[in-house]
Amino acid sequence: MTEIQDNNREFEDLNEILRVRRQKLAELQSKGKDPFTIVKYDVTSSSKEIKDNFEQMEGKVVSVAGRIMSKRGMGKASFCDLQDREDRIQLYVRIDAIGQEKYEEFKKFDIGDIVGAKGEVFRTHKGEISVKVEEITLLAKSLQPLPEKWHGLKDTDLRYRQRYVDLIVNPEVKKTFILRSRIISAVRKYLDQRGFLEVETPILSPIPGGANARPFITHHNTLDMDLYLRIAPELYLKRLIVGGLEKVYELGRVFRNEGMSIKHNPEFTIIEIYEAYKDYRDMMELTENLISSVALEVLGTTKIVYQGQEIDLTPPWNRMTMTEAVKKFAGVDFENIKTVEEARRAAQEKNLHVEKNLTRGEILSLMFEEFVEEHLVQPTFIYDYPIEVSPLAKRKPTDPDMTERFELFIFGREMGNAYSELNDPVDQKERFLKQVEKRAAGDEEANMMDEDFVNSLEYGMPPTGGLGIGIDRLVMLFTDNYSIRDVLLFPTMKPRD
RNA sequence: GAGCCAUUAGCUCAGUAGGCAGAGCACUUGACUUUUAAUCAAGGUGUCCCGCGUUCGAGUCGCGGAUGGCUCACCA
Repeated sequence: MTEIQDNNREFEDLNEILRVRRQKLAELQSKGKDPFTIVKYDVTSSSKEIKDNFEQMEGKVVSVAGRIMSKRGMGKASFCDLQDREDRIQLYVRIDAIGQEKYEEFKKFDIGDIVGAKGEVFRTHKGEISVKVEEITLLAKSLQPLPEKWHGLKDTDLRYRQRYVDLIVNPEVKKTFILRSRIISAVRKYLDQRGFLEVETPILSPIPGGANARPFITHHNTLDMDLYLRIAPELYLKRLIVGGLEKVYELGRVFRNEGMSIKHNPEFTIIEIYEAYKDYRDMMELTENLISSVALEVLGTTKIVYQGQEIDLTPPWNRMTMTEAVKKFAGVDFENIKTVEEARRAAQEKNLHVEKNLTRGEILSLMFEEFVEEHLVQPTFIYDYPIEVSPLAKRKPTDPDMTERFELFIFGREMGNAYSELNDPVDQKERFLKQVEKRAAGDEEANMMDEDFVNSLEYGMPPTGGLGIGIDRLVMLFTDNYSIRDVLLFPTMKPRD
């Protein structure tokens, strides 16, 4: 029995497409031409370089490599489209240029195969910049057929689970992730150029802090102890400010064990930035300068279009206190509301359900979320937050019930959060104790006491401005993607059976 | 966590009233030395998401489940 027949038996329960490709591979292997034994290929040019510099490249011999995306055979000559990192280029393969034996081999190449090709750059009669192939080498056999060339891969389930296929066939997806990488790189560059130090703090931590969220719990075997995946790097970064690093940032993953939605993934990327001797107003300037500079660098403009709506990121951005915003959009003036009872009555008049134990500040915050957020389409800083919802922010010197905190809203979404950091260890300890009470009362998202963090503040932390920005949401904005899953290479998915 | 919708060939999708499972792309064979959604001729695609039920008969109707999408809740 020949090897081919043997393989026929081995592959007989596969469908035709899979069977044929495996047979082609087996045939190559039996002839000592196994593509998978090739370890490298010398690439001299990318398709984009060739197209961008055609005037200089015309007539030159280049080597390109990539994936065959389509084939148009015409007997003794063929065209195929080769896709590499950023673009595609057409290959023109003629029997008289590569020889009959090689041409027979080439005819068996499939869409999806990885090949290397060498030849002269030229333009066809129809004007297509192409490579006139002198040598073509199969570098990897594709055993799976690619999705259809015209419609691509649309099934969101498959796109997220098999992102590699999505990236191959949907150019706009590839573009999004290239842009994501450039955005992150531009953010780093902006901060590095201004003397910030990028640091890394623990993801595995005994006490999750710096945000209100339910954490993931994991277990360390040797220490025989449960650890939490961080929900924010904040408390570690402020310890570094105490330690004298003065200007630090961390760009990394945080984990929150909460619901998933079009805007929420259990793990997401955040940047937190801390600068000693600055306050929240300085952080507003840093925020608008950082985001507009990154936009200018990666998109070439500060006027972007998101979901059909123009958004102008040119600084300075709108600034409004929370009280002003609630007055403007809800028509409720908290300047004249001094007690919880008044606040509750105002909420009732707006048909807003308020739970019994809420304070005046929490009702203000609730009204803001309910009636204001959605209106903040253009970049807007909302500042001066009630102390009850800001356990890590410094009180306003003029109003001890309010804190020097702001959040940034764009397209009705919270994009960033910042404050003049609370550096009074006694106040901080009291606020932790309040959070601990809330926790004891069943609020799983309330902070835990972090004694060591309080201890660090007791050594003295300079007045400090701190800022956090959701990187995924920024990428969504810049790439005009509506779902967070479209800016995450591998969004969290339930496994299939 | 709740509601609504979707799941049919490798991919994108049709499938009428419950009566033999369809198209395009891809694939196979043949023709074709500047095509480009190449063209022309011929050919085969299958766990109709899974299970149970109703029925002479289920892709289609009912119940349960899986996965995904959207909306709401929680949050960034």
